[in-house]
Amino acid sequence: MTTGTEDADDTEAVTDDLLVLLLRQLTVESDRFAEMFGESHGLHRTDLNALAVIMDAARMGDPMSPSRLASALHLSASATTAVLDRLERAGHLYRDRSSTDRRKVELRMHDQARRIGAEFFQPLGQRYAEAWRDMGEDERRAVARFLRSSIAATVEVRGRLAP
Amino acid sequence: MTTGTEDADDTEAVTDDLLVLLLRQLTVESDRFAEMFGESHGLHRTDLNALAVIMDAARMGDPMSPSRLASALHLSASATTAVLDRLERAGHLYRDRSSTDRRKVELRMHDQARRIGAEFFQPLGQRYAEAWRDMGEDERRAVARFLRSSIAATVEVRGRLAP
DNA sequence: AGTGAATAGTTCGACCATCGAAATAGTAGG
DNA sequence: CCTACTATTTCGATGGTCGAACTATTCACT
Repeated sequence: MTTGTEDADDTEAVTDDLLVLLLRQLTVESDRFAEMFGESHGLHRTDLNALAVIMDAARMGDPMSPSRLASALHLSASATTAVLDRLERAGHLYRDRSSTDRRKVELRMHDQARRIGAEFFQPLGQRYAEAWRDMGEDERRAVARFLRSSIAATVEVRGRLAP
Repeated sequence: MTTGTEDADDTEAVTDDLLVLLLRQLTVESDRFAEMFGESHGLHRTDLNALAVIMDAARMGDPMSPSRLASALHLSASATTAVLDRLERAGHLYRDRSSTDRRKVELRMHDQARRIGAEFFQPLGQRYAEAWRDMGEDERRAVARFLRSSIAATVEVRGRLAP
């Protein structure tokens, strides 16, 4: 695939347009990667996202509830129930009624799902580490600054979209 | 939102883990941005992706065909027909049978869709330009190198998944 | 205590995006 | 021209998602 904007010539100026293009390519590729990974494990995009959110929450100590998951995934309550049904039926997690508020359900993962998560991230993480191995400390700082400002910009423009 | 890994302190070491985290946050945010944008225009994710692919092809001079669009979107032929039906019914594009091979259909965009595309990218692009304004030339090169190697890494790991 | 309002989650019926298979139309080779 | 092939569409079925109605639980107020 040719972009018409290449020539990775190190002496060429790096325009904003080029950065936008690269950013878009990266999101497209990582999107496609997630899609293929899910496909090979019988998981839909939504299920993968749900697992990621639940795993992140678990890592921080407080277990997810269906309603928080719903708003994190921009999904209706009923759709969230369906997602959790699928994941529970597949043995990736189980529901646990909260002991303090028995309306609430706490979502806990099975080790199996944790293993899938590791299987997902490890190869990519290792390959990333390899790709970034020869970056100097100042370069890494520049990249981190770039990523942070881009995230903030995206969040801000999205915020303007909401009523 | 707190990640547990921050302190944007410029003297802190930028680990691979931090870069992975930032990368994931960025893809999540841009994903969400696209979702909200599409929602506000009555377009599904697939429709937005299709418009982007068709617009890119048009910019390079050769109009998309349904089958090439299908493989670009990882979609079946029939699903692609449905997408195009939606987009045509909404007035974003029209079908044009090729004059040289009358089996083929060429997809052309209406100005309306081009305007939507501009409306999509301009605010984000401007905000990005603003966010990156104070980056030096060497920093930009580092970032471009980082993005390119990350894209390549993603493509490669995905490739291993395929067989 | 006890009634009413609010919150958490699930079930139900409908919709629509996607799929695979078959149908239609056109092209190319022998 | 007849067969094989390509490009696209149509059709029936599957399944993810939604909104509305329902159950269970908690909170506020008297």
